[in-house]
Amino acid sequence: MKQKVTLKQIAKELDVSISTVSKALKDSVEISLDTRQKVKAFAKLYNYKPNNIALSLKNRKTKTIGVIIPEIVHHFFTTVIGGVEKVANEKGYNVIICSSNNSFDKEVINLEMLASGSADGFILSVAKETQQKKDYHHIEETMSQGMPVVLFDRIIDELVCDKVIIDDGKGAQTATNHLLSLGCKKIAIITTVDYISVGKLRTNGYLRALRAYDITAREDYILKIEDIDNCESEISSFLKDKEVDAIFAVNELFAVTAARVLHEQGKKVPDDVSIVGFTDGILSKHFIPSLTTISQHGEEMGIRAAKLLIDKLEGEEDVPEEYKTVIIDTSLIQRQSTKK
Amino acid sequence: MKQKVTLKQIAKELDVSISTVSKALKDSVEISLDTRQKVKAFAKLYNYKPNNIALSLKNRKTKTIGVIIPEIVHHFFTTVIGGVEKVANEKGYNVIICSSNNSFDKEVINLEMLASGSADGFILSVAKETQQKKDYHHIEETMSQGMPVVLFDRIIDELVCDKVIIDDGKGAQTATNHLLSLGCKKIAIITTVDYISVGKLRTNGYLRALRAYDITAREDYILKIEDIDNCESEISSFLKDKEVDAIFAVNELFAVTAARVLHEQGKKVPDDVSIVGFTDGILSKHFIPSLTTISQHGEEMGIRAAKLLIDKLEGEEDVPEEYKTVIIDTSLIQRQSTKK
DNA sequence: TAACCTTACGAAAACGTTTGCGTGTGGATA
DNA sequence: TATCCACACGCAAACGTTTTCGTAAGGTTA
Repeated sequence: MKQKVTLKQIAKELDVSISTVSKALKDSVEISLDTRQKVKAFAKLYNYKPNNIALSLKNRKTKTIGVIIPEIVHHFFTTVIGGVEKVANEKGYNVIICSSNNSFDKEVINLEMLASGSADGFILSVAKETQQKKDYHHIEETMSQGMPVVLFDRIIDELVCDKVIIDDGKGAQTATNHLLSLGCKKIAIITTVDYISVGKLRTNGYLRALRAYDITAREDYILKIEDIDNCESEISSFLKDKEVDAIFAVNELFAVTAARVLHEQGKKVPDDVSIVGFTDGILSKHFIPSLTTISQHGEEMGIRAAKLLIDKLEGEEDVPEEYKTVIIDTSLIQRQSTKK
Repeated sequence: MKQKVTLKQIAKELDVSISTVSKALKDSVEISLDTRQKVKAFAKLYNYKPNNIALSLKNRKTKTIGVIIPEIVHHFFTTVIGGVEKVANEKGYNVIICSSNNSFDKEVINLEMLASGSADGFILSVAKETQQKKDYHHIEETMSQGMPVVLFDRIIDELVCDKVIIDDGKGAQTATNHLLSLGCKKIAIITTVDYISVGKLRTNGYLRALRAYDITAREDYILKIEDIDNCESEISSFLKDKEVDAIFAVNELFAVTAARVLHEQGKKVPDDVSIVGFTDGILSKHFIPSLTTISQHGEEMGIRAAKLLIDKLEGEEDVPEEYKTVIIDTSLIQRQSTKK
């Protein structure tokens, strides 16, 4: 178990100074060709790799991007990460990922840990708990220390920074309009409680779409779910004996659960009830019937977020701060869960 | 945009030495109570946080675990990460995740990057390409530099290190046995090409189970898929006009795709054909009918892997090396895709 | 031969910590 | 008054780099 070899060791072995070794490896003209070759051969033999930690300390930058997401077991977020990695790798950045598990405390810990030396900037989607508590001091602090932050998807309006979002309201409107255009009249929505920003926005989009069609929204057609993991029973009793002809679900899980409940209640999708979901994940694609849904283009979000961040990281220091909010277009993916 | 505050700055402001500040913050008795309080108050005010990079350099350990997985958009792997994070957090370690995207080159790059300063040890499941190329020099090198590696799921037999696996063969046998015990006689298998270690092992388990039942395996009941992303057409023509009464699929995607194909071919699951999958992911749970499957207990794998790694990291230096292979039990989760 | 220029290398500082040890100050003791 | 001991603090090294600057040796020029 030989330890990693350092410049110092090479220098000692070759009986030259550390600086000579460093320069030789960088092909500096200061060093004679002879010495250069000798050093390089030796370094190769012993498989010398510069120590990143030392470099980071010296350069005061790490060339890595920290990504913090609410849950790692979530298809949408992983596609975003895919996008981030794509551009990060192109630009020579590494990506490290941490999950907050939707816990405020873990979000704070992870951010502080990464902020204290491991990453130059952050791409983050805040935890559910953080949105609920409305406590953003950790993010503000990170920014005030000069580390750029790009928020995506679950963003925070009050925070002044770059953001990448979709137009949740518009997406929801598109979804609802699609149902309306199919002739559906009794359209229910299964959504989250209001403190989840994207849930609320999508609910509003649904309401707007109905209004534009001169349909009065009905309270009993709106289900707001708090405990996502146990949504089945709630959805089941919500749908029980309800004469709806369409459902708009603000996420994939609600959509498939609704489909399953309907199936159990003996109703057919899309013949009796049409369903439109949100987020184009594996479930929507593989379900039978496959689900019509609103795609958020997660990868594109990741790409844009990474670009914004790297621009900030590599931008001039003294340029007046300017923050952008990029809005990614959603699109309706028509599949089998809505009738033609 | 005030910069991060360092010991040096605090020292300067308070007109004491750096060491005094450092000691004061650690409540050293060497420092007078008065000074300690003053320093701490100041540090708090300016929100001092020790620089991890500097600490890592000094201590020559980072207290972080590197996890490298083939794909991040994969439910099984994310559950493993969940397990790793659980024990890592308990023990004061951080977890950073990189994905190799099933690319050998990216695996090498990520490993080298993390190995050169960012992590103390690794938990890794190798890329498809790596299994194909049989080139493990990067992993061997990492280990020879004194950094422990724990392999999981897609492991490499030739490598001498800790491993956490399931008994893929046994799991497959259990799956097949279950079908046999239901009275199925014509059991097809949809599996991967042989160079994917787990695919091969599962195929072998299937064959063993048949043999134990004195059923001769039929070549035309075995489908080996190379291009996972386009499996639908292959599965479709494989199943076309085939009189099977059961299918064992070595992963979730194959299982649902088979179900979808059968559905299109007018066959009912489980009435006409029973299906057993492998990996208990979202798809299996939410599909209609929900899928009987072999659970790999990803979280448990992560937990065990993290424990093995941390044991090595915190163990005595001069203890003779000893490597364990932990085999996690799989279990059959009975759902609706196999008839009673 | 004195002055100068190249060439080839080394010393040292810096990044931010921690920590063993040295030391000045003041009070208590003999 | 000389000695000793706590006490409270500072110095400096170390971790592994990079890079600026200084400098010795040798050769060239006048």
